[in-house]
Amino acid sequence: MAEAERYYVTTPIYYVNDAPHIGHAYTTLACDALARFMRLDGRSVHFLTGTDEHGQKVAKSAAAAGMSPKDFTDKVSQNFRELAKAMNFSNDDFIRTTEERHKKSCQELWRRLKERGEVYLGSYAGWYAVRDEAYYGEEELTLAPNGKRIAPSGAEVEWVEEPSYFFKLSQWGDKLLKFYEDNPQFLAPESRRNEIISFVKSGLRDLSVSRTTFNWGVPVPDDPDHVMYVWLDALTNYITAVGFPDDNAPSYRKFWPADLHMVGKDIARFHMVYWPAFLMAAGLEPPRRVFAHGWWTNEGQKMSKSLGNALEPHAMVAKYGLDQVRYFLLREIPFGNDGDFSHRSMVHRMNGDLANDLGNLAQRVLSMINKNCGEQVPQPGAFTDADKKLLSSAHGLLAKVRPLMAEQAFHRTLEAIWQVVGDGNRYVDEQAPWALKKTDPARMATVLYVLAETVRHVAILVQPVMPHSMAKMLDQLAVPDDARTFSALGDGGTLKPGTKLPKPEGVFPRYVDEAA
RNA sequence: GGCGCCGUAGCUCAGCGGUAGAGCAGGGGAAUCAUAAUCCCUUGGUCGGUGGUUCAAAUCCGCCCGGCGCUACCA
Repeated sequence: MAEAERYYVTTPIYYVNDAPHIGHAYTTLACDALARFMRLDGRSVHFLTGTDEHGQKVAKSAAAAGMSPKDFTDKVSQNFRELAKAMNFSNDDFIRTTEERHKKSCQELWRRLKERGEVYLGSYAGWYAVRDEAYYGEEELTLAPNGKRIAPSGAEVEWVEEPSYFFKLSQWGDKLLKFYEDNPQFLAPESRRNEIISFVKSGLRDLSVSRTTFNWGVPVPDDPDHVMYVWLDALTNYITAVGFPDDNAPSYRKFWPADLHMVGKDIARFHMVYWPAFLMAAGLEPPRRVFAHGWWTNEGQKMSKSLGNALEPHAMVAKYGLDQVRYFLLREIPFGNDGDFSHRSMVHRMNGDLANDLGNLAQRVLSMINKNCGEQVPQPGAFTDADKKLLSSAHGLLAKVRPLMAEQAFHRTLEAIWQVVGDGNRYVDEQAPWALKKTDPARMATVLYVLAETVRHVAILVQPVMPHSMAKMLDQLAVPDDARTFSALGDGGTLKPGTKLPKPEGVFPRYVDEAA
């Protein structure tokens, strides 16, 4: 009781070589909304993001730029910090795999695996594409006219044979299946479940976890010819960030196992199969849940380098507004599914849900208060059944939304809140405070008070998704900074009649397309 | 090929044994506090096809058609 319940949520670490696009922003946004929600709900939160900076491709890009890998990654990892800033992400830490703390952590994890006999030295042979940094199976290759073998990606491959350490993944199939069975919440969303389970059931092969063909990575302890291969290195960041290898560190004891690893569906397997296997093999606890979300398309088209149609977060924010973009991404599609971004649907959401429904509700209420109640919170009289009904729907929101957020159902959370926004608009029309103004000013004051309370609830609950806009809305209700958490919901922080209110200003402008 | 998912109103989806729902879009009306925003009413579907189980099927089973995902060491 004494200590707040903790919540540890992570994004994947992003590959520094990539230019940040909407996919990165989307993953981190989902985590940000969760982190903010949990903080407002009184939990002690650790929200981690960062960059993955090792690997052959990075070394090559650095060389091409005439820089050392270290200088190069210092520079490009900045892109992701800037993205976080531009999107108003509230991460508590930003980890880089080139940091000393991470090297120590990886090496200790390695030692534990080695000690337990989970890692052994063998050799790896196969068709390797340098450009892709990947091995391909014989059957995937095609023969080019010049006799070279070509990977599906179009990259040239060569036969490579190298010594490599292997992780005994083959021993972990049954234990993973049992783990999935005992922890049904671990694999999410449901649609990924079958895929992962059938993958594991089909039989696991040992996993090559070291490389000797390049050296830009974490050196394998006691065998400096090897560096650890991508996934072992990358995944370990999640424990590094909370203090591993010091398992007794207060932060480690507090935050591990993580409550949630948020990932894109392309890297589901690494997080849902390899990572829990690595951890269990090292005698550590697996995370509690991994959620693999879907991808966005742009106006119905898959985003690709060749089409040059990647959605660029900075440009979207500049065009539509930050909170509008945040809202759209979390409201438009059932979280977990793929979704399509289009100008049309974006404008539809920002004008319909934000400007017309919520923005206008706040504006009509605040402006009536401003004009008719002496620019201060009105003094309510006794509540009627209609008043109580609206208030109770606002008061009941948190209980409704908590379980939805616990399963990352952002769209349903917002839908539930907007239900109350709709109730509010209906109530205004039914009560017609503009008519009461002449016939029963005291009743008008009560109606406007009930509405202001409703707006207060909505604004507090929407903060995780649209922090700036809701701060503005709460400012206009003169809600003190210390009364904006979920503990102020219900009767915990009711508006005080007589409180001076500032002049209202629209929070969500309508988007109007320029006439052609 | 194997395993799995999906196909419900124009669009996005919910319903998953008791003879169809929501939001948006479309049509009509009311109101005028408000960012010409809001509110009410309303058109619209033989629930992909087909055979079966059942007193009763979008809802369970078989087959067919259509779409999609996974099938390992690229993030």
